[in-house]
Amino acid sequence: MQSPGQMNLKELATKLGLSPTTVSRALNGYPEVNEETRTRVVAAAQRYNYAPNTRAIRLATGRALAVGHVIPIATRHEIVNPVFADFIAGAGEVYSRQGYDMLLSVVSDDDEDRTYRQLKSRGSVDGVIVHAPRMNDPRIAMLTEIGMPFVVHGRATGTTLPYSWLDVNNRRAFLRATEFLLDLGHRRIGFVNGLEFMDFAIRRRNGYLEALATRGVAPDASLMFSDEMSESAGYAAAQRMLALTSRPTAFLVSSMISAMGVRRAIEGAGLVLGRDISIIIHDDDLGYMPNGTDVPIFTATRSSVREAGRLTAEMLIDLINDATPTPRERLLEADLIIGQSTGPAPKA
Amino acid sequence: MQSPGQMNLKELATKLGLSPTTVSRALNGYPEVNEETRTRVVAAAQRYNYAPNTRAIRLATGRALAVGHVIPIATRHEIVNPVFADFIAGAGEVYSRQGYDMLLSVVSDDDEDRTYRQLKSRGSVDGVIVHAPRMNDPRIAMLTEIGMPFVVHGRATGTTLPYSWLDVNNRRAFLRATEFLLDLGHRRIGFVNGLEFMDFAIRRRNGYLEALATRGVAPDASLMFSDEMSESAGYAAAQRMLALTSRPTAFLVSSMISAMGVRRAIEGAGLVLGRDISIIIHDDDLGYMPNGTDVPIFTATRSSVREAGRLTAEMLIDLINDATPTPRERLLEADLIIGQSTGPAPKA
DNA sequence: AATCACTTCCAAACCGCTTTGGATGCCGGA
DNA sequence: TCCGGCATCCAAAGCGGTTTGGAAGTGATT
Repeated sequence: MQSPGQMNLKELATKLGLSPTTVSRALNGYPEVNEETRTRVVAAAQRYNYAPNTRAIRLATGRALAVGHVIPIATRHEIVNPVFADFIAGAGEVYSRQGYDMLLSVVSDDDEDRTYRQLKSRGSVDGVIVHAPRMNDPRIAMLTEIGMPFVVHGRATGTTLPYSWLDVNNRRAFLRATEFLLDLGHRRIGFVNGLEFMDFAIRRRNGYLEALATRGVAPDASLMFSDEMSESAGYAAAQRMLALTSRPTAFLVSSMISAMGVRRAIEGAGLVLGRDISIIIHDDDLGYMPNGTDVPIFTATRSSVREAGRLTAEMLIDLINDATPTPRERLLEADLIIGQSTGPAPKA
Repeated sequence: MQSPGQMNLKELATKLGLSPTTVSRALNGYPEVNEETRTRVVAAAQRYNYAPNTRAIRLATGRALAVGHVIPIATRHEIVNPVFADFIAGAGEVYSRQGYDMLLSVVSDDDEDRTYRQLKSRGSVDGVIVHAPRMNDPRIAMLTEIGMPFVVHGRATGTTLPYSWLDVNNRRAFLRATEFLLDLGHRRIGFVNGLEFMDFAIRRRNGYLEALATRGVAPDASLMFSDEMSESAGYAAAQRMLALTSRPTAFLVSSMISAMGVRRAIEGAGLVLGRDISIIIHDDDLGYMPNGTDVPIFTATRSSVREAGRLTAEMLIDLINDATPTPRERLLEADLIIGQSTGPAPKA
């Protein structure tokens, strides 16, 4: 079964002339064992390279010592959310530090429900992190019902049930970003948003609209785009807006990746970034797409998704180890950093 | 322990008036059970919503029913390989189809060795996929020694031991790409490579050098850069080469992401892509960075890393289920697709 | 009628750990 | 001297499945 020669508890116990009970207790730090024998046991465990079989521990304790991440793949788009890797990296740090395993399920989104239920009924995990919440996300009610501990990365507008979440203040970030552009004199601000059934995208739009409203600038539907956060979608959106008779003087862009496409469109139109056209982006601080190394390239609202991964994971583990879990909530504020992509609106 | 009310084998057996043995066999398709009782059992399992506890299965069978992916995070750079998300997505499809769990360990690279050993001694996984192999990668010897089944995504030049791997023919891809540029009349071809302790980067350089050699073009060290595959690194490399008195007329770029930075440098220098300067890239076909939607933007050597994930995962599961595993090898060829980023070398 | 080969089911051991409920020995106090 | 309390340790019963080694029943063969 197990690799031959793998030392197990029983064998170690006989070698020591002790019972498995005592050895187990010695290694797990229980008080009812003599300090002297404990050191003897620990030394032997080291010497014989003993590692407890997790499969047995899990069965005996009834804990999975694992948390699940269910990554939905939109069946239509087949696209993996690019921020996901960094989030996972952050969360993973916490798990390995705390002795938890991370279980990843990549499923097409119509299999999501079944996946969560299986995770529960088969007892594979102690809790899950819910990614990419949408408006009125049904997963929250479902997970509460089946009694699976969970933390949402983001929030789900429209949900009345209490639940744990960690989110960036997207509304406020985009409110500030829009105000920043308005202060520079921009009035026609193109908005390249993510898919607007995603909760974060809704909040961002609200922030954008709120800023326009308080300054008395009428929103213009032809300046608002919503699509996948990919380079090509960013390009397409920007190109269409730049072709308008009264084109925008600034862009508000949902992500670094979309911004790559927006920049391509701008430069393709022979315009100069930061002079003819301003851009302000939301920067998830992805490792492979730093917003400049010394000085930031783009003016941006910034919030590290990797740090969010760390914090969310910690929250979940807290929740799992809490006997009477009360929902936890945490709202992070994004930094506003000034780069070279914004300047005063050119005179018409 | 388990969620109360969770139906288990024993309970289901009593409800059916059968022994656990028979119920287990009925559900697992063993022959020594009457077809009639089998349908009865299956129906009851369905009805009572029975799902076998994986923890128990794992302990009883001695199989983990899980495979591990150890993602090394370079302690210096703290960067997550951006292609990783797509690879995982591909592999994940296979795992869920085959009933395997995917265990992800994100570890700083000096903890990697310990992580693999623990995975083995604790029996958490049945096999692992080795990411980002380097030249003379020590993991291969180590994993063979501890008897952990594994498949490498990529290869490790310098390794003499036989081992299973799946790789893209990087040398050939970059050989062809370089020849393509040479055929267009380019002689000064800037090479923006990944980190050259990575195996794939070495092979790519070999392909590049080989093409130059066969055409009698002397390599120029000032045209060869090697760094992280990030937007900013691509920018930095291209900018330095463009500042040379005799600047390159074409770039060979390791990834889509680096190419974003290269393009920024080119456009920042007021040059026009495809006319003043050609680019040919390697395209991993990442979901969020399609190389154009209709027509390709960049001329590229293309190989889907997601598909590689699928194939590698299948290979590993084969290996795990094989009683007498012989190393499997598979070399994928990249497609050469022609986009708008390449043109004849401008007359000097 | 006895034997044999199937078919169909079950009891019990086992996987490797945790944990409950003592057992044992020793000491101090009444 | 006897007893209660404490410090140490152990036997055995789980956890929830799988799997081995029969046992009982059935029908066909001799």
